[in-house]
Amino acid sequence: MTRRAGLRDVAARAATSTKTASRVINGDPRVSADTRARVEQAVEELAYRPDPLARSLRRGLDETVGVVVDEVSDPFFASVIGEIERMALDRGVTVIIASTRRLAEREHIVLDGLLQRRVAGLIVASISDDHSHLRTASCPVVFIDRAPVGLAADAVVVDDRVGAVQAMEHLLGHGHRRIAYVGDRLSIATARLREVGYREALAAAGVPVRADYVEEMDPQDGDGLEVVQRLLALDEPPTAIFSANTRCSLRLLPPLHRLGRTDVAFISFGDFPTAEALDPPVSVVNHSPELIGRLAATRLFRRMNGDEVAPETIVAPVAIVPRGSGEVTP
Amino acid sequence: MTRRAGLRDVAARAATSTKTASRVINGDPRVSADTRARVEQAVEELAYRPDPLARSLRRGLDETVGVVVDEVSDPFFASVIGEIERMALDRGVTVIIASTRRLAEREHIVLDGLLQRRVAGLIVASISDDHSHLRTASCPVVFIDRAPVGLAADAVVVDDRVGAVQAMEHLLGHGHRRIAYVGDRLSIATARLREVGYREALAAAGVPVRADYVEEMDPQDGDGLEVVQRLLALDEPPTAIFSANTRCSLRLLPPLHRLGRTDVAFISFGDFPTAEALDPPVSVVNHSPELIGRLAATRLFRRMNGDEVAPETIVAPVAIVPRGSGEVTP
DNA sequence: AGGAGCGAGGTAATCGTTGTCATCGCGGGA
DNA sequence: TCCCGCGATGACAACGATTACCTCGCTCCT
Repeated sequence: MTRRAGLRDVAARAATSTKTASRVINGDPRVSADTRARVEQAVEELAYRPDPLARSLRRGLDETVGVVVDEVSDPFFASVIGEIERMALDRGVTVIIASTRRLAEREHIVLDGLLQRRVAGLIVASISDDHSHLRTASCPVVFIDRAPVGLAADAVVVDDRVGAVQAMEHLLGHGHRRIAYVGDRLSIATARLREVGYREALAAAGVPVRADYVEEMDPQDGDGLEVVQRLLALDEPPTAIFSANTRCSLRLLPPLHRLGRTDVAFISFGDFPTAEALDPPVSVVNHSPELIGRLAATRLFRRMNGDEVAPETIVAPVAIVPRGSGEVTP
Repeated sequence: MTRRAGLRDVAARAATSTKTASRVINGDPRVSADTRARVEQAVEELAYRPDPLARSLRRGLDETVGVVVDEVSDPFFASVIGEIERMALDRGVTVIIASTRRLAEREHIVLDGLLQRRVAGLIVASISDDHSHLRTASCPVVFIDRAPVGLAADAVVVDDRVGAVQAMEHLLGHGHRRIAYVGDRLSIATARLREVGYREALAAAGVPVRADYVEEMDPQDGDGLEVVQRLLALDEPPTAIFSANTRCSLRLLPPLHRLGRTDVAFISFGDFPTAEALDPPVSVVNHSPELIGRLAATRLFRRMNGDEVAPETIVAPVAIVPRGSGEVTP
C-alpha cells in the first residue's frame, strides 16, 4: 500500500505549491477559483486528510480537550464525559480522558501531561485544594463539580448547599427530627458544602446537630453495612438518612433493604437508574450530569474561540424528586 | 514567562548536541556516564519535558490508544474505559475516547479520525458488520464485546451464548416453561448470540419457542413499561423473563416492581449496582467490564510492543449470580 | 604495524504543515 | 506615463524532536 498522501502530493497533483494547497485546505479566501478547484480535486482524488499531529505541532495547539475526573467509571462522570464527547465530536474536537483516582499527585501528573500535549482546553473535576499553578496554563480551563481555589476561572457546579437544604427541609417537613448525614470525606469541597446545608437546615429548624449522626464514608470502598449498623445501633437511632452522595447511597441501600429497615426515610443527593425500582422508590435530589457536561463544554468552546468574558461560576440547578423513600414518616 | 525549554536548550546547557541529549532522554546506552549526567542535570534544571506532538510526528506514531464504544455513559463501557485508562496511565499512554452512538457511519468517521491521528492502538466495540477496511489499519486493533467480521484480529468477548444458556437453564431448573426473552435489537451481534442461547436452551429442554415471548427493545430509549405490559397481557403470560441486556433490565424492572409483579422470575444478563437492593434482589449473569477492559488493554499493549502472536478471541468468563429474582418459582 | 570494530558524539535531513516574506502581474490614480 | 497597491502565489524557514549517516579515537587481533 502506498504511503498516505501528504500536502506535497496534493500540491504536485494540482500543479501548485504546498502553501497554496494549504490555503485551500484552510479556507483562505486569497486563492483563485481556478486553483482552488484544482486543489480540491486533487484532495478528493488522493483522499488527502491533513495530519493532525503535524498541524498541531506547527500551530502550537492541538484541537483536543482533556477531561480530568476522579474515576471514569463513576456513573456521574461517565455521563458528564459522554455529553462532552458528544459535543466535541460535532466540532471535530478530540477528547482525551484521564482519571485522578482522587489522588492530588496523580491529578498533577495527568494535568501536566495534558498541558504538555498542548490541549486546546481542559475540563477538570479537581480534587486538589489549590489551583494557582493552573494560572499559567496555556489553554482555557473549566472546572466542574468543584470550584477552583486560588484562581479565577470558569466553573460549572451543582448547588450543593441548596440541594442539601432542600433535601433536609423535605425530611423535616415530613416530621423527621433525627436525621443522619452520610457523605463523602469532608476533605472534598462538594461534600463539605452538602454537610453545611445539612447543618444549616437543622439549625433553621431548631434541631441540634448530633455528632454521632454524621458519618463520613469513602464512596469508593466504604462499608455501607457498617455505617448503617452503627447508626441504627445508637441509643436514639435516626429516623431518616440523608445520603449526600450517589455512590454512598448505592452502598447504604442494599444493607438497609437487607435488614428490612425501609421504615427509615432516605434521600439521596444524586439520582441513579434503579432508584425507581426499589421499594419504596428512592427520593433523590437530582443534578443532571448531562447538563453539567453540556454547560462546561459550551463554556470551554466559547473560550477556545477566544471569547474573553469574565470567569464565571455557573450553578446547575437541582431539584428534589419525591418518589417514596423520602416521604416515609418517623 | 519564558518559553518552555526544548531539547536544544537542554543540549546547550549540557554543552553537547541535541542528538546526544535525545539519546539520554531515550535511554540510549551509547552515551558516556559523564555526558549522561550533564544532560540529566540540565533536564532537571530546565524542567524539560519532551514534546509529545513533535515526537509523535517524527516517529510516525502517537503513544496513544483510541477507545471506541457505543456510548461513553453506558455503565458497561464506562467501566471498560475506566479500566483501560487505568492501565494506560501506568504506562504513560494517553487515552482518546469516541462514541459511535451505534451509528455505523459515525463509527467510520471516528475510526478514521483516530487512525489519522496515528494512534498506537485501538480498542473498538464495533457496531458495524464488516471490518475488512481495518485490515490496512496502521496499528493493532482489539475488538471488545463484539468479534470482528471479515478480519483476523484480537477480540475480547463475553460468552454470550453460554451465558444465555446458563441463565435459561437456571430458570428452567426452577420449573419455568414460559420464559420471555427481552434484549437489544437483533442486528447487534451480541444480542443475536444471546437470543441463540435462549433458543438453544429451550430446545434442549423440549420447550417450543413462542414468537410472542421474544421482544426486541432498544436499550437507549425503549419503553420498558410497554414491553412488560405486552408480555403480561398475553393469553399465557410468561412466568419468567430473561433480560439479555443490562440497560434493558434497568428499563424493565421499575415497571415490573411498580406493577407489583415480582412473582415473575427475572434474570439479567449483566450486573448493576442496585441489583442487590431490589426486592427480591436481582439474579444476574455477571460479566465483569473491568475484566474485559483489562484483557483488552493487556492484549493491545502486547501487540504495541511488537508481539506477533496469532490473533485470538479471548472469551471472558460469565457466571450466574443467584440472588432471588431468578429463583422465584412459577 | 595496519586496519577492523566499537564506543561516543555530531551534522544535516526529515516528519507534514503553516507563518513570513518576497515576487509577479495588472489596473487605477496622480 | 509612472508608481502604488492589491490579489495571487511560491520559496523558505520553522515547529521540536528523531533518524540516517558520518567522524574521531581507541583497542585488539593478525
